[in-house]
Amino acid sequence: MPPNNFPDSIIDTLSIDCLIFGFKDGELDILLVKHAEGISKDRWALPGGWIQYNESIDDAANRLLHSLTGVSNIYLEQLRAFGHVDRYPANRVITIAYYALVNADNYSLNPGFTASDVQWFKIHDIPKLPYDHNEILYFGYMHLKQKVMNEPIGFNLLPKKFTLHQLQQLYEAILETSLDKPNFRRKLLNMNLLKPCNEKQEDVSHRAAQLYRFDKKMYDKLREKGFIFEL
Amino acid sequence: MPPNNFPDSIIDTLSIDCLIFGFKDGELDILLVKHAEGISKDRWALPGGWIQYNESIDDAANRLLHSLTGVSNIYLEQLRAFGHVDRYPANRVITIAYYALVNADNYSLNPGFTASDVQWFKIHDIPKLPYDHNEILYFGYMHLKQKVMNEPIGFNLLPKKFTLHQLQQLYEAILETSLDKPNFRRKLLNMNLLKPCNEKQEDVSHRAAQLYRFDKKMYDKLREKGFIFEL
DNA sequence: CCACTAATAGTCAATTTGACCATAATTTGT
DNA sequence: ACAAATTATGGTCAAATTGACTATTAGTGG
Repeated sequence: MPPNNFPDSIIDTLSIDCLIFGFKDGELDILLVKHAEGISKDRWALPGGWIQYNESIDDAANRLLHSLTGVSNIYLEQLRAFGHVDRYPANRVITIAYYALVNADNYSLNPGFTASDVQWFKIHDIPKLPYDHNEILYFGYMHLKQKVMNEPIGFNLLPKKFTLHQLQQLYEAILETSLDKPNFRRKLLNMNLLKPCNEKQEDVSHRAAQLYRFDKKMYDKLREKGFIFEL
Repeated sequence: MPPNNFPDSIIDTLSIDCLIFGFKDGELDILLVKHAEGISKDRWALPGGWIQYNESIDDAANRLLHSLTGVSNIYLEQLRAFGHVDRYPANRVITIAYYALVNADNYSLNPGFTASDVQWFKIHDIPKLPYDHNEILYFGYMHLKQKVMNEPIGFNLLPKKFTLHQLQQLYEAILETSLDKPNFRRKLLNMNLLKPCNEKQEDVSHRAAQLYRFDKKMYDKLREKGFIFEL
């Protein structure tokens, strides 16, 4: 497929790195893989790979994410490209970073071909990563903080059905603040983006909370009328 | 400098495209160049170029912008990478798009080596551009709309000293709405981000308005205390 | 049935917003 | 010199939103 003067993949020039966010036990997590080979063997790093000649960069990111988690249809967006000259030691590699929001309950992890291990790390307990991966992580986290304030994407980190308290804990974890419970409830419910399920929480040793789901159709409708999600 | 198995530049694989926003006569503008050679000869397109092997992608964007406008220290940020397989007809090219905000009064334009002409186009009067440049433009414009609501970057499109009315017109042009004048004044002034100059507007056939400048130091100080710019 | 925990409901003052109206300062035409 | 036009700037006021709380309710576990 590629013309004669091109390699089979755009290998060694352009890579993809994924920032995969999860949420568990009230804390924000990042998925890291332990490299089984190459320059950074035995070190934890962001999962990534090479872009093939005949796939778009979005496809490449989805392929990598799928091979790692076994799940498709995950919330995935490009963060941006990172291209310092010396970010990769062996040769010049520019990487395009993506970030994904997943509900960690939904699947089992799979180290894939080039990794020997996969593991969730708490966002505040990340080891020193190779290359500029810590910088990418920091940038992505700041981006998420910003984004979560202005778009209803946090739901992707929760199960389909969730309680208001879970949602609040999620925002508290991401934004690193504490929020007033009654005020948080009031604000979210007044947006009309949460549709109550006919179900309640189970197996809790106190009054069971109402379960809600994010009403995407309603969100689309409201947005057409000029509604802007906020906080 | 590059190892033997690499071309002098990452030419033909990775390009940079710049979305340069300007503001004039109450309208938002985009700078386009007319290609003097290559596949899209004689067509208007986003200014761009190739990334050299020994410069970072940010450096490459700055270099291109400088060669086009003759000015440095322009507000310039990466938008994102665009990488559909068939976005470029001859071969596989991934482009990293940047957007810049400039005060169009400050400099003269220079078509550079590969362009035969440079010109400002009103944002609502953009011709059909080659490749995916219209898509990049649309994405960048949406990004600017979003960004301008949450960060005080609009000032980069105005002269150092400006009136509140100019600022309002700028926001109206970007956001495509009309704003209430007294309310806009009240909101902006209450933020304490505008430092009044000891000067007034000149050569206008009505009461001259106070000139203000954006107080970046104050903004940094307020942001440390948790202030978030909005609208 | 009592203690505990968290859900849910409600209060209230302070602040911010949206929709206005009023006045002040200039310039231009007569 | 004065009126008309034009834009800047300064207010008002009710409605909506926010922040900081208090109160009540439902369910669990001893």
